[in-house]
Amino acid sequence: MAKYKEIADYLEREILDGKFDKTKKLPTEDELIKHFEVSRNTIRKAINQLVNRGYIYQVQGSGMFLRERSVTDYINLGSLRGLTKDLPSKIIETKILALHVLKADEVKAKQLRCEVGTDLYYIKRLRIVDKEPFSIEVSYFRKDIVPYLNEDIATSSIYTYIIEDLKLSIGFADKVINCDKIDEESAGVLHVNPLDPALIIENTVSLTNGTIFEVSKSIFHYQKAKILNRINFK
Amino acid sequence: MAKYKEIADYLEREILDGKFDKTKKLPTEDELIKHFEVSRNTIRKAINQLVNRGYIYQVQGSGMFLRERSVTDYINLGSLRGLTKDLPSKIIETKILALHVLKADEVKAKQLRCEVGTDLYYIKRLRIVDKEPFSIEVSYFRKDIVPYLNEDIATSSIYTYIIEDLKLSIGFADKVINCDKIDEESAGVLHVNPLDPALIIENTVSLTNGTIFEVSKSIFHYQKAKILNRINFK
DNA sequence: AAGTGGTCTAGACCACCGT
DNA sequence: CGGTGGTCTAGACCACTTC
Repeated sequence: MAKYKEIADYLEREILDGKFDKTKKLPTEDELIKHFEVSRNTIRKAINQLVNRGYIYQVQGSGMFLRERSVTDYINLGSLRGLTKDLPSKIIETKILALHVLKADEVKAKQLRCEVGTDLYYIKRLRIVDKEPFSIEVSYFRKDIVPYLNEDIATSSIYTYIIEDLKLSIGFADKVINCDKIDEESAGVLHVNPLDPALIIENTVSLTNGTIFEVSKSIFHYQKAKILNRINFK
Repeated sequence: MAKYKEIADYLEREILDGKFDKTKKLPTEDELIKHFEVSRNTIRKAINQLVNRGYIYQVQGSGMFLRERSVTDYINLGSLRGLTKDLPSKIIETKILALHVLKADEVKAKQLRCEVGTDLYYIKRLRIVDKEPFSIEVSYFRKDIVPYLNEDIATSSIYTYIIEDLKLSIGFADKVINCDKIDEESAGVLHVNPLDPALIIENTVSLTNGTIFEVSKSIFHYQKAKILNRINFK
């Protein structure tokens, strides 16, 4: 891994461990340069990661400060980490409702920018948080890119498998968020009343080379799910 | 303005004007370096802005490519641009439902990290898109930071005023998204039925020095509003 | 092998904050 | 004024894609 990423991950760990909580201030760039023995650019790239991840903000002439930590448990839009890391204080369970291979119809082919008839993994999962139904996730993966999936993988973390075992590198994603009245079937699964609200995220994920390999749709329990997005301007 | 930002804005304009639509590919770094007569780092910083704004992606060894343009009109989470720029094909109108100064109570003081009793501008606005009610926005601004506001400013763009006239620089924001059954009053204003869903964004905005100067809550028409978030991993 | 983006270094000068 | 972050340059070498 690149130096700047290692430094960023190291500092992220320290931030999460509360190392800078007393002062709410990070060491200066010069101090970090000396500590890690790298050039200023490398330190600044590492810091940039932390800024983009929403941990800190920089004030010219003054220093680098911790952003307020969000106390409640939120779904983090900008990470690949998954529910387990987003909701660390909760018990997360996953139940596979369906997992099989099917052929892309016209709609899916268009969404995935692939040919009609391409093999896709179809996966439907129920996510359970603290023993209560939390969300329903329906995903389609291109089988030519993700050649094998099973219940074990889908129960733990598909993304960990894709990144660490298949060595694929994920580049970017489009997320569309909206809300609507829930459909009857989902209402039953999530234990809400028909026509209650549902928070919906539609997700299109690409590899670094631009190939779309997954589209998914998640339906969240409207009282249990909150999404947090931390934004930087500059 | 910094060189890299000027270059980024210039290239953004070219992208939006469709200059690279045929090839879906940007010039190489070397070409940009020669064209703008700057160092490689400066070009790379400019390009990084475009990546973060969701316009392009980079492929090592290959080049820089346009991301698919989203056809439909979405609210862009990661920008300060406001509805007018997010929904360029629509007619946007704003109706001021309330605008006055009040004192921060305990709840607002805590949200804004200020003293109880601090003067705040309270603004309630109805946003109308293509002649139909779209969202209700309730905002609180710290009056010691935004000392003056009126109906004209609140009708056009508060952020343009804050940035260009007050010369304040906005640093970062926390956005919490959820959905819920709409309250009765808002249902009437947005022309939906009571207990219909509502998409809600709560927003906490800070200056570059970390001071929170605004908190707001927007309630969107559940059938009309879709939020788009473009994410990069790396 | 040539082309193109990714990482890293070393050094200079500027802009802003706080004392 | 000293400390700290922001911008910019010039150059080197690496990693991946494409042919």
